[in-house]
Amino acid sequence: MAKELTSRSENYSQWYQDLVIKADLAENSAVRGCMVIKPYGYAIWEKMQAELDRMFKETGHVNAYFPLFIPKSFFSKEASHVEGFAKECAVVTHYRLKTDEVNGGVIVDPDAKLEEELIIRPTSETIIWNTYRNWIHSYRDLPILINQWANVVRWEMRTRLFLRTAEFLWQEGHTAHETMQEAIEETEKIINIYADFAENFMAMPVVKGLKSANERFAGALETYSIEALMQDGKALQSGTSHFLGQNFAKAFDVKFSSKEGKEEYVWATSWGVSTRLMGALVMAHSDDNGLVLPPKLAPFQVVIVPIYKNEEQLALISEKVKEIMAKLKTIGISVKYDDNDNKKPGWKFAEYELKGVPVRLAMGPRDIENGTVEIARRDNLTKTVVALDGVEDYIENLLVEIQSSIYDKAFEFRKQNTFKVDTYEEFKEALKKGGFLLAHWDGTSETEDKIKAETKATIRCLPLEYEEEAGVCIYSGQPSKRRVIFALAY
RNA sequence: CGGGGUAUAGCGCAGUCCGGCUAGCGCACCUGGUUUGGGACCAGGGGGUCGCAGGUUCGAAUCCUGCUACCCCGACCA
Repeated sequence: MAKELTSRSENYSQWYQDLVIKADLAENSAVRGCMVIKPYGYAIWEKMQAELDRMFKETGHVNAYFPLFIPKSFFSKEASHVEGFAKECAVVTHYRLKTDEVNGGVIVDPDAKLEEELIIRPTSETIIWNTYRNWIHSYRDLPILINQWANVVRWEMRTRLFLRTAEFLWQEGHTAHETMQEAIEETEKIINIYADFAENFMAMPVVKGLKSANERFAGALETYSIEALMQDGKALQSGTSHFLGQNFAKAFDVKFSSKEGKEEYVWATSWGVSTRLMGALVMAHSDDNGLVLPPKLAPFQVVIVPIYKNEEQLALISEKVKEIMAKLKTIGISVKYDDNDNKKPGWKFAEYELKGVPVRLAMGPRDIENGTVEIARRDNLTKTVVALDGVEDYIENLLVEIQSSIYDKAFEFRKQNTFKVDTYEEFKEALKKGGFLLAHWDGTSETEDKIKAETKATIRCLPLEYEEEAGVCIYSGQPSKRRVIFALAY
């Protein structure tokens, strides 16, 4: 980690990127704006994937895979969708290279120009709805509840590891329904799954809400999102679920015969979370010693470091360690034994703190003599010496305790950084400190645009849970029935 | 695309203003030894077209011209 940068410092973004690189999660690739996810980082992503995949399947979804390339013409079919994505598409124009006889090297073969350019998917609505047209004819074909795990490309101007990369990994769900009601229920079901995952696995409190018209997904009638607060006071949109109405069905002519024998357009939803969640996880919990991973997502939950002066001591320790490891494994706790002789214990302690391993055991000659082991927890950096007897139960409880304690800390942070503001002056003042600002808004895009232009703050969402409260818009003074969340956002 | 900055060993940097022996430091790496309860120490060693191209000069990392790449701050976005 950079020496002078801390988790709350001015240049938080620099600190964050340093941390991601030093903790061995990812690095910038040779391709502008893309990243290499390293094995340790990928292991966290795999954990996230596994849990989300399970949650989707438990709610009746199935996985499938659609093409990476989308014919350009597909994009022009849904007007607002094109507008939303046109500015950031990578386009394939040729299919062949040839050697450059003049200057050496290779050049694009001008004779290999494609008839129709292919867009590298920035999202898959278009190609999927083009496919659904052939799959759906009757109400008996519905619903279709499909998810795909894939990579997408959005040519962003400015990138940040995990938070905004030109290529990223995600899952995107695309469902088709008979009725509007059913589609809306699906949209809400998914946002609840996302919130559940964020809070119970990532230990990151989120606010579920509706996006304002300005912030809505290109082509959606309604966008639900989960919003989390990062340690520098900025908001991070961490997952979205869209009610698409009949927009894509109409654009791609997807109709079905209803029970009544009438021809009707299909109702749609789409939803996704991405490797951005990795960024959220890092930013939500890390401290100046490095990552703090919630036990449920840590690639390994426990690391054991032996401390020894000679081979005999190491042999004694290793024997005890093997017993502990066996016990931990039978109760489903993942554990790594680091008996690498090339690094000293102090180095290992620092290294695993940087990597956010929730629990660290240290065992040395003293412990062998006393029948004990030293247990250090990553979240609050405390150390305790406990008896070997029953240590697996102790650790099992400790992991549960750490998981909830990390959540509580993040929740408390959000609570301390959520403010009600009633005037525009208060609003601007509060914005300097960051956090979620609860304010009245007149509901118009004009007001939202002006506030954004003047302060850079945007409406993060209209929380699903709120109290009715008469008030006046902080900007226009027009009446308002409820508060919405404003914040500076990533 | 605007504003600012950087480019010298795998990584982080000094040297550039004011040109001068064989381009230096820390970390990492290799060898040997001593170490091991919070990022060990000693000794020795390897590794460089100084971003690229051209120019000035007896002599260029250093001065001049052009180019390229990357980073930060904005605009845009999950």
